[in-house]
Amino acid sequence: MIVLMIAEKPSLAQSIAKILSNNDLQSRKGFNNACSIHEWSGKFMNYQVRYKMTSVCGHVMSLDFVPKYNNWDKTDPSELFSGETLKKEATPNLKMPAFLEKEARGVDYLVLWLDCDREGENICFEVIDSVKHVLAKPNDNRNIFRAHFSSITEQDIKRAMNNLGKPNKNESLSVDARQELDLRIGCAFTRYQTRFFQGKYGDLDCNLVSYGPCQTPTLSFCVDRMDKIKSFKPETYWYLDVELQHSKTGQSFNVKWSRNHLFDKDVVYMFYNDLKQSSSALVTNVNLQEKTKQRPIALNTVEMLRAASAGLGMSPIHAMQIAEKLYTQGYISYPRTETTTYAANFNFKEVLVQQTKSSSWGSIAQDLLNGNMVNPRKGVDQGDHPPITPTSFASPEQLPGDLWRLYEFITKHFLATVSRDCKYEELTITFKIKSEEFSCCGKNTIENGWTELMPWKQIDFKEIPNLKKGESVQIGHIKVLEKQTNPPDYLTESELIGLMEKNGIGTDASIPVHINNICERNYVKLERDRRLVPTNLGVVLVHGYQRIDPELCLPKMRSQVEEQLNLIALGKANYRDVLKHTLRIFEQKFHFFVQNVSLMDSLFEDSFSSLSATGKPMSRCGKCRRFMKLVLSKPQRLYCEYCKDTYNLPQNGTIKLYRELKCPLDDFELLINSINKNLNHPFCPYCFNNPPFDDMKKGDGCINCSHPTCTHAFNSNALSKCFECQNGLLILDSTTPPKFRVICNNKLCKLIIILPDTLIKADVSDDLCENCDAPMLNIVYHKDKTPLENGQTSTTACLFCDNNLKVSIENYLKLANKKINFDRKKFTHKHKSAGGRRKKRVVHKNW
DNA sequence: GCAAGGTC
Repeated sequence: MIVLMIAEKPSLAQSIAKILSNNDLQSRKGFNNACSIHEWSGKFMNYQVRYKMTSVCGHVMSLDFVPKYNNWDKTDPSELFSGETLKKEATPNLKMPAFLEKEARGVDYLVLWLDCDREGENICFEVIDSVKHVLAKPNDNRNIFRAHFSSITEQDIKRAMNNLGKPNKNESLSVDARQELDLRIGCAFTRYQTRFFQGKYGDLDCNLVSYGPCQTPTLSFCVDRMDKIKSFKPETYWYLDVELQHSKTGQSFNVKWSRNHLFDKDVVYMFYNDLKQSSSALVTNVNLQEKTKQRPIALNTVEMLRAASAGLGMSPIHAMQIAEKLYTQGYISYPRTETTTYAANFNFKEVLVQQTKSSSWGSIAQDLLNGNMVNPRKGVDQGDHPPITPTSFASPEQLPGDLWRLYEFITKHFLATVSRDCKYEELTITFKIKSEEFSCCGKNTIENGWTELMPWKQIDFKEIPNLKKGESVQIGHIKVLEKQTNPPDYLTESELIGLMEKNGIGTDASIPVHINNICERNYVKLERDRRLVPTNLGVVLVHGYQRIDPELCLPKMRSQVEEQLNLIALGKANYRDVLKHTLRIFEQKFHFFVQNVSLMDSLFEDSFSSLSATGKPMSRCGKCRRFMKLVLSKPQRLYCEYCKDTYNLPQNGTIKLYRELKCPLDDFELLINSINKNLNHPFCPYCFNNPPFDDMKKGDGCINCSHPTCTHAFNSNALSKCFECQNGLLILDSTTPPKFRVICNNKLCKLIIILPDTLIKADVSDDLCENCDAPMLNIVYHKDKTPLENGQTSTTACLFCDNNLKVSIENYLKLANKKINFDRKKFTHKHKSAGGRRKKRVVHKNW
C-alpha cells in the first residue's frame, strides 16, 4: 500500500519527511524539477506501507474569466460581476496537476500537509481535485486525510500524524469566495477606470488605472497623510525657556517647564512677569531610577521588512527577494511568518555555536554560550512558521551586497533576542521657581546589553549636574520663546507596513506586492527617507472615491468582506448566499460609481490635460486625412482628435513617421517603431490594432502582414525561412538606408544580420538565385567602396551565395557565437526554378 | 492588460 502526502512547499515536504521517516528516506526530483519526492517505509493504520511525500508550490489553480472576456473592447466591465469564470493552472510552467496526478496514480491513501490556514485548506481541495480520479479508490473519501500541525517540530508533526483529521470544506469555500470577489470587483473597476480616464486624458503616465481591495486602501493611507499635511494649520505656542547655572561648577543647563508650552501668549507672559525677578531656583526633588530597554522579540516578516526599509534602505519587495535567496541557500529559516515566539524545542545553542565563527559578533555569541544567554521574550505564536533566524554561518565574503546586509541584520536580531536587556539610570531633578515647577533629566547607560549589537539603539548619554534636594541654583536667564507646531511628515514605507498590518490589509507575503504596485502604477513616489508621496494621479483617485463612495478606499471595506468570509469558514452561512449577497453590494457600488464618475472626473480635469491637448502631430488618419497626435506619456498611443479614435502603439522604443508612406488597405500613414539602432519595424497604426488578415495578430507590423503585393509586407521582402528559429521568415529591412539589415519576422527570434556598410541601396528582386532559389537582392554599392569589377556599382546578388554578401551572415554567426554549419541547401526552394528564369515570387508561410 | 493569494 502507498500513502501519498503533500505539503505546501518543497522545503516543508523535506522537513516533514525527515521527521516522520526518522531521517531514513530516499529522495528524487519530480518531473517538474521544482518538487522532490521523499520515500520511506513504515506503518499506517496497522498496515505496512510505503510513504511518498512531496509538495505543491502554493496554489495549484487560480481563478480567471473565460477567454471571451479577455477582450477589453468587447466586454462591458459590468458583465464581469456575473461572467463565467474558470480555474486555470496557477503556474503553468510547473505542470502541477500533471505532476500530482502522476505521483498519485494507484495510491491507497492521501494525507494533506498543507499549511494550517485557510489558503492551505483551499489548496487541500485543489490537490484532491487534481488526484482524486487516479487514486486506488477514486470515490472513497475515507482514504483522504488532513494533518493538523502548528509547528515543524518532531513532537508536533508526529502528533499530527497520529491524529489525522479531514480537510475543512467551509474554510476552503471561504477562500473560493474571496478569490471570486477580488477577481470580479478588481477587474470590473480597473477596466472601467482605465478605459474611461485613458480615453480622456493624455498625460496620466500610467498603463493602468487599477483598483483593488488591498492596493486602494494602501494608497489611501498615503493620501490621508498628505491631506493631513496639506490641511495642517500651524499654531503658535509660547513657553518659558529657563537656563540655570550650577553655582560651584558654573555649568549651565536648561530645564523644562512642567506646563510644557501654552497656546495663550498672555498666560505665558503672566507667568513670566511673576518669575522674571527671581534669581534662584530650589531643588525640590532628586530622583534616580534604573530603567530597562527590553530586548526585541523574535523576528517575523513584517518586522523584518520594516527594519529593512527604515534601517537598510531596502524596499519590501527587494527585501523579500533577498530573504528568499538567503532561505533557499540555507542561511536563514523560512522568511514568511507571522510568529514572534520561538518553538519550545528551538535549539539556541546550535545557532549560537555557528555564529561564534564571526569576526564581528563571534565573541558575543560565545559570551551567550558561556552562560550569559537569557530566555527570549514571549511573542505571539500564529502557528505558521517559526520566527526568522540564521540557520548557518556566513561571512561577508560569501554573501555579496544586500544579501550580507540582510543576513547581518537577521543574525544580530537573533542574538539580541537572547541577550540581556539594556539597563540605564535616569536622574530627574525637579526645581521650583516661586510656585512654578521645572525639571531636567540625565541618562547614563549601566549595561548596553543587546544594544551592543545595534549601536543605533543605544541610550544617548546626557549629563546633568550633581545636585541635592534643598540646594539653591542660580538662574541664568528666563525668557519667553515663541514657536509653531509642525505638520506631520509623509508616511514612511515602514509606517505604511505597520498600518497595513494593523488594519489587516494584505498578508506577510502580499504586503510588499501591494506597496510595489502603488509605486509601479505611479500613484506614489518614493522620496527621501523612503517616504511615500502621492502623485497627482494617486491623490485624485482617492479624493474621487471619497467624493463618490468613500467606502471604496477605506480599510474597513476589506475587514467587512472578511467578516462575511468568516461566516462561510465557520459554517454559519452558505457560500453561495454570501457570495451572491456581497457581489450584489459591489455591483451596486460599481454602477453607482459609473453613474457618478463625473465627480472623480472633475478632479482629473484639474490635474491632467485632455488627449486633444497633449501630444504632437504625427501621421495622417486614414479616415479623415487629418493629422493624428502621438501621446508620449504611458501608454504611448495615437489619437485622432477629429474621429475621436485612439490607436495603441508598440510600448518599447520610439515612433516616427515612415516617409509619408501609406498602408494600401486603409490609407493610414505608416510608422516606424525603432526598438534599437538595428531594429526597426514599419507598421500601420490601424492594422496594428485591427489586423486585416486572419494570420496577422493584434500588435503585428508590416513584416507580419500577408498582403500579396504591398511593398512593405513579407511577400515583397522575405528572402528565406529563418535558419535560426526555423519558424519565421528572413525579411530585408530597408527602412533606414543606407543601413540595411535582415531580420526575422518571428517576434521571439532575435536574429539580426547587418548587411555590408558599402551598400547604398538594396531591395528584393523578382529574380531567384540559380543556386539556392532564394530571391535575389538588387543592390547598389557606394562608388568609392564597391567590391565589383571595373568600378561597377549595381548588381543583383544572392544573400546566401554571393561572396560579398554572405560575409554578413558569417559575421552574424561569429558574433552570436553560433557554430551553425551554414548549409545553403537548407534554403532551397521547393519549386526550384529552371535556369534562373524570371518569375513572379509568391512567398509561402510554410517555406 | 485587470485582483489577491500561495510560492520557485
